[in-house]
Amino acid sequence: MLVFEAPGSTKSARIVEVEAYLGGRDPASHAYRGLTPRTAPMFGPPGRSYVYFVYGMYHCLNVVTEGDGLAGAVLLRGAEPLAGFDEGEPRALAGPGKLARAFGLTTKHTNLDLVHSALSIRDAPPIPPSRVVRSARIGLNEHATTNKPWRLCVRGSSGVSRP
DNA sequence: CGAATGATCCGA
DNA sequence: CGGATCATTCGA
Repeated sequence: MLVFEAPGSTKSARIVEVEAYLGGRDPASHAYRGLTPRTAPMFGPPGRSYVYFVYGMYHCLNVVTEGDGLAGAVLLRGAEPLAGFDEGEPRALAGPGKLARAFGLTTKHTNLDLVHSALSIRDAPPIPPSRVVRSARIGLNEHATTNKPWRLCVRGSSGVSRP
């Protein structure tokens, strides 16, 4: 589960949809064209955040995975609120932009240690493999992009952006 | 479908 | 510098 501790409140949500991106061999990855100031966290140690700004209005949160000179990250695309959300807020965080918005994440939250920071990822009760669906990744440029079935989501969850 | 909306990156 | 691009979302 994803946890964000802010002064006065702690929000948590169950992660139900993710996509994997690898640098180097994955043309869809931001790291594909090498290290830049924006993508630097993807080349850093694993267990940190990589938050980027897209389409002039949305932020997306990734978990850096590879480390040791390799670039890789997992995009968090959907979650179900667990605690800390009040009634005015959406009951499902279906889509990476919505998820980041719900937690108030901006590029200031990039490159944070997701084990020790206010923004953290913690264990949650396991999801039975029979409920995990694997598919192609969403929203990638159709042309020249080798899309891999690296999207995982929980079947039937309200936090999934697209069935 | 297409607009909104701005950071980022590449090529010149 | 200019402009193409973009791991999105919402509304017609």
